[in-house]
Amino acid sequence: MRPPGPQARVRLVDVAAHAGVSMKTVSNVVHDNPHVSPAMRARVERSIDELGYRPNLTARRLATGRTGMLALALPEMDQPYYAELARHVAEAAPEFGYRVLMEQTLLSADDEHAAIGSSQNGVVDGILLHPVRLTPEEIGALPRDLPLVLLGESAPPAADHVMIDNVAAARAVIQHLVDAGRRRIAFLGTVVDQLSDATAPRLQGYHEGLDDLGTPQADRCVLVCADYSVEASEAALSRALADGLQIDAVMCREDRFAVGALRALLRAGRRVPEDVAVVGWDDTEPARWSHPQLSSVAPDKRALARAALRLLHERIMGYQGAGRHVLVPHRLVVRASSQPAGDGGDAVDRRTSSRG
Amino acid sequence: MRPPGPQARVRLVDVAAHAGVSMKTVSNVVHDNPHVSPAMRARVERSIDELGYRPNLTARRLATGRTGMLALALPEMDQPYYAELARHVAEAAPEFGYRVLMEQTLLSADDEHAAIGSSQNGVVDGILLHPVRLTPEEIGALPRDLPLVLLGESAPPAADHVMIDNVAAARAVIQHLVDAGRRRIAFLGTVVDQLSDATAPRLQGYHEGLDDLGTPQADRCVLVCADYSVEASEAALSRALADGLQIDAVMCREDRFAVGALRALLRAGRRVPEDVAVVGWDDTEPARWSHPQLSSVAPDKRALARAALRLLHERIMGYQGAGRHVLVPHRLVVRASSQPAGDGGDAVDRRTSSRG
DNA sequence: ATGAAAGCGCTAACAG
DNA sequence: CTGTTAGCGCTTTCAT
Repeated sequence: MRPPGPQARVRLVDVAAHAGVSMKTVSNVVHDNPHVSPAMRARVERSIDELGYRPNLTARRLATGRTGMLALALPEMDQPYYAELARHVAEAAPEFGYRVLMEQTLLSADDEHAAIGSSQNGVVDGILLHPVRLTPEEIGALPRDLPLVLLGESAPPAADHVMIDNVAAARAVIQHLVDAGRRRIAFLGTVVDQLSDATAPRLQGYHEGLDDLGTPQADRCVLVCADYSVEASEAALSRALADGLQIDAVMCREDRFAVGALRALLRAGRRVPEDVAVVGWDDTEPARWSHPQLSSVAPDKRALARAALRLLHERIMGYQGAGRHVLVPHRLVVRASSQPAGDGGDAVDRRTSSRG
Repeated sequence: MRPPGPQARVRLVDVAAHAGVSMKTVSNVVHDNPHVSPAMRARVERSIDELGYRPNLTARRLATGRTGMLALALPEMDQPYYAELARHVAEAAPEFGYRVLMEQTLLSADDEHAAIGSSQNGVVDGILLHPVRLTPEEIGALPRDLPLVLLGESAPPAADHVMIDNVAAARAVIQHLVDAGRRRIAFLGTVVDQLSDATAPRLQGYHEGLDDLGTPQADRCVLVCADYSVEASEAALSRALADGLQIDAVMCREDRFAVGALRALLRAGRRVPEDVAVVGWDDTEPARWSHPQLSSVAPDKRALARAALRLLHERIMGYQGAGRHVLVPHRLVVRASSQPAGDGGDAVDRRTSSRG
């Protein structure tokens, strides 16, 4: 079995011959260029229809040097946060005139490099990358004319970059919990084999928020997870509770960890939110599948996708200026898991805003 | 701002000049062809490195007629089932020599047509499509030389197609529930604005399973949801319970509906699994975030992805035979939500198998 | 307003 | 084993 020979596809020149005009005229019609008489246009369009002509995009690309595609390089497509981000990018990309090539990097430095490579051999016009292995130094060493926009927290100053204000969001979580009467708030969690990720600023916001309130170090607790799974999170909190940890709230690095926290608390016989409040991060849809439903920090993923696309489009169009760092809005969505005890009300949005 | 002029990129011919050899030799080196002396190879590779040459894939495509890409057209990237499928396809595609272009069709017939179109203008070599709006008739009317493989239930005999045996899986669910002592099992649910989807065979399996057991129609119940959301599912079951529906098990069309069922049962004061068992479908990861954790029909998504890629690759390589319909394995993963009352054991896999 | 022809960068058939 | 050359299908000056 071998690839079939080139299909006898209808080409531009065939349409031209059929319509009795030049290639240029057909091209003009295809591109809706002006300077084509209505009669001519009608004639050419009839030929196009009769012959079933479809322009060959590869040839067009070779001629124009643009592919109309961009790569979206994400660590794991099936993680709800990335899946939701992918949806928004896929939804908005056509508005900027692009198709989206998915590159899954699977937490591998090689795959992240490969994704960048595909942007360098003309497969795509630019790349949206959420790095977890590449360091800011490695990224900074990339050729500066490579159209690249970074998502996530790990970015050198020279590169374009979109994120939410993690520190502010973390502080808002603390404020919310304290307003709800919580006093001993744990952070769940940092991870042993730390990737370059968003934990640091969130933890920083946790401490800053507690600093403002004069909470002593003794009333703080940072729990470490073995990896980024629900199970690791559950294990970390379960162990701490078994060791006698006294808390009335858990602020989590991401929704998955919050789900683990719910499980650990359930097993330990603590009620949520009566005994312990839980807040997640990312506001992924499945986090609302839990019981009680999770409060969570909600990045405006739609805004994130559009901001990233805008920056990338500008780079592709030739913008060569300094790295731009855009903050998109976020909110804290309060649901049952962090209601004040006795308050069974519906979800309330606490806007904590910020725009960069 | 306008697109930058063509970058002064290093071309094959530049490498040839630099190395003092012909283009053909450079090409041979790039493609690891034999018939190149080691000395020659070394010299050319040095030039490639020094000049930083990267082959222009667009040009290669125009010359070879192959793009090395295929489209994965899925309704909604952020639905866990599709996100997980996308991950497996993205993971396996490189083994077949392809990159994956994501096409999100958003439950729109136009977008499904557009995805097929991109396969016809040379953007990709073939397409993996999960249709929900296109009818088997429309798909059957497509040119037969279009490399296309369908996912999901909606497929004309002429097209290649991969799925699990939904009827058998549904029967296995019934068998499991009956084995666990359940007698009044509801099906949740069909949907008002039915897409061409997998509900029909699952419902068929539900009835066949109950037929085998001699369960009278009076002890069956098919609940209708307003749409494919958790909320609609919860509403449908809540309403039925309020109307006095007596059941001890719910078999759900998909995990989302099962999550809605858990909520409805909780609100109605029924315990899961003690009073009512719940089984979902698709075994998506977030379904395990619920409490109790969901039992679910688990299609072998990895096998699904690979089978689909294999069929598509064969089509791209020129296979022109009749439509092939491949069944991939599935299992029923039993977790807490459908344990016999009093049995708190861990998850158990019931293999129900089948391979096509 | 329309036509002719020169590329875009690579591949592959054919010579040598 | 290596070099030459004619395309792949479209875009795009530059004449007309």
